[in-house]
Amino acid sequence: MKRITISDVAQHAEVSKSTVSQYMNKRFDYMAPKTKERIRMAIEELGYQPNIVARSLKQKSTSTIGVIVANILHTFSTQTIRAVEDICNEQGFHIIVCNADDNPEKEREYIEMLRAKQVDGLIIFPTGGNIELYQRMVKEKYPLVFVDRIVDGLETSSIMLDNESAIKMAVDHFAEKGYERIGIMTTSLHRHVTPRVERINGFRKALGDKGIPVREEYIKSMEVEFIQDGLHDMLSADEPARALIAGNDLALIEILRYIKTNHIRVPEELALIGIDDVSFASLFTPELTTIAQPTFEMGKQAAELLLNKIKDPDFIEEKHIYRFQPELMIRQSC
Amino acid sequence: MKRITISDVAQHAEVSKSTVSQYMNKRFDYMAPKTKERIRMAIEELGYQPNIVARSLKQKSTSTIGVIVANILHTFSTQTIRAVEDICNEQGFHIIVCNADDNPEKEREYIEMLRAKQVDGLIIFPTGGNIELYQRMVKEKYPLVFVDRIVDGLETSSIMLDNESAIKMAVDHFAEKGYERIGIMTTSLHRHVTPRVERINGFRKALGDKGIPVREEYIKSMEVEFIQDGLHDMLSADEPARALIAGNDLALIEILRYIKTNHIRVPEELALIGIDDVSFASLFTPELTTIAQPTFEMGKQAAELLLNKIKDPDFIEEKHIYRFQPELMIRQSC
DNA sequence: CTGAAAGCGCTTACAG
DNA sequence: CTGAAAGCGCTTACAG
Repeated sequence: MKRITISDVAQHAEVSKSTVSQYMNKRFDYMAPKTKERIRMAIEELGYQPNIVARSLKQKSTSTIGVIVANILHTFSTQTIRAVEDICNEQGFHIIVCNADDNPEKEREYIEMLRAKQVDGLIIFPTGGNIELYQRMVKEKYPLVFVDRIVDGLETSSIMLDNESAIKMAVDHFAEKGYERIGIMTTSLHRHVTPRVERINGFRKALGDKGIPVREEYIKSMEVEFIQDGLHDMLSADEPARALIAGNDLALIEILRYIKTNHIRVPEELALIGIDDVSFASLFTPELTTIAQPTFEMGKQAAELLLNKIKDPDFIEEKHIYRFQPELMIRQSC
Repeated sequence: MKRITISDVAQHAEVSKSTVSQYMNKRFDYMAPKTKERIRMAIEELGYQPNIVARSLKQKSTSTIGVIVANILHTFSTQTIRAVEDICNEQGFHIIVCNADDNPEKEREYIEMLRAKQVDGLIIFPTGGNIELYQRMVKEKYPLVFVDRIVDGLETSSIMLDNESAIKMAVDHFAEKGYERIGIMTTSLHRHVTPRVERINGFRKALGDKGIPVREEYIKSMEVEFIQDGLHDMLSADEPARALIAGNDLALIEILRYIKTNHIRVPEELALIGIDDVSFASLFTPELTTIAQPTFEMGKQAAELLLNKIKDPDFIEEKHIYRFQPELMIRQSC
């Protein structure tokens, strides 16, 4: 079967392609009612659907943006994407989501692929491993917004959680309940991923503010597969930690697994606060106290910023880093 | 900044556009080594990246497929998509994922949008609400694969769980443990969504096989927001159900919420088996017994089938319905 | 009010 | 071994 093109419609309606095109783009300013009607009928009879690929080629715009997340397994990523999608839908933009799987090589391929596909802009949760590429895009003024991670020395918008404040909330809450032996477990720090760095630095600072001495053996950051061992070290020592912050949802799952295998009672033996408000937080026994990121607002901001940059190439941002405040969801695990 | 095109490269290398195009497509059959080298250098110096939109227009193929899921909130959907993505990646295809949100209107818009974008084929987890549109695509021989749901009277591939067998596994396992007051709770049945229908019919059949009388008050299917009430009816009656099947992961979450608010002990007061092996099944207390769908195999089959149809327009399927066997993951909730 | 023509950036059959 | 030309399906500035 042959696809119907604008020429077919033009012939069928006995007008020119230009006129059909005007019709399709709702430029009715000068169109005679009967012309309009003839075109309407031709379109209906033939079942014409315009070819967006051809239009994009001519218009040099695809009304599509790319979203590349470092790791789609984080609930933060999926929730933020939902918000981006909502905003884009409202404005007639489509999104293509790619998962770099924490792999800079994959990230590079996706960036190149999406640009070859002529997406109008990119929202990237950067792996941090393609500095020169990021820099080139910034220099070219390619519409770009970063989420969740700051890339040192790059002057482009970054949508960030106020990580320091998030950690402070957790530490303060523990301190209020009388805990002093507070630990933090988060996933690996290679490539200096911003939130992990900020969360650990913020942790030291928050302890200091409360006059609680920092104990290095309570600060751990490791690849997911080593977390069980790390927890063993932290929690089976002579003076084990009594309160623990999960640096993100993946760390939290490992902690819950450890707690389960070792029959640790929460919060009696170990108080727990997780960053990222996971879906099952209130279903768990005990219900999990978490620090929620305002994922919807963050995704919305990312999308709006990017769309502004796309629509106005000279769009000037008043600032580069947008910080969002987290919220402490007090439940039962502390 | 101006994007570099094939003409720029041709000029810079002092050859024709045709020759650059041959080079880009690795048709080196007759190319003189020095021509090759000149083009290579020009591309490097200019930082040329071909415009895939232009290529797609000419080739009438975008190497992209669309995936429209009825509801992305189901773990089944996300897991299946991952498999589809893997297979497509291997074969140089990209995917665009859309969520119809169980809304046929949205589904229709997405189908039209993706076809306008000239995707080479579609994998649809159908809402069931666009029969004529599905039919038109089948008639046009548009490359299409359905997942999870069969649309009555449509002759196209459908990738399905063996739902009857899944329910039988659950019922048999309950029966072995001596349960007779077995119930099932699943999400709404409007539009006769296949798995829900098959699961409920299979449920009646499985009970019959075991000689257990069917009690209508133990069979419930309702919109998520009414499930709490439905559970109340089923579990606070004079003779409450003692064992319960969650028809899918969303129903399971509602059941867990009910169990929590009402302090029901599992499995002592209520045994539980969920269809869909949710991520937190083994983290829960008690660990949840589930029926796992082979999501990877199902997604793989869907992708391979679609790619075959795309590559060979005359591809004939020997059958239309592909059934996959579930697996019982025995843990502690029964 | 409508149409002819040029052009978006590629690919490809064909000529030489 | 390489190039000129046509064409994919649109849009748009311009002429009439």
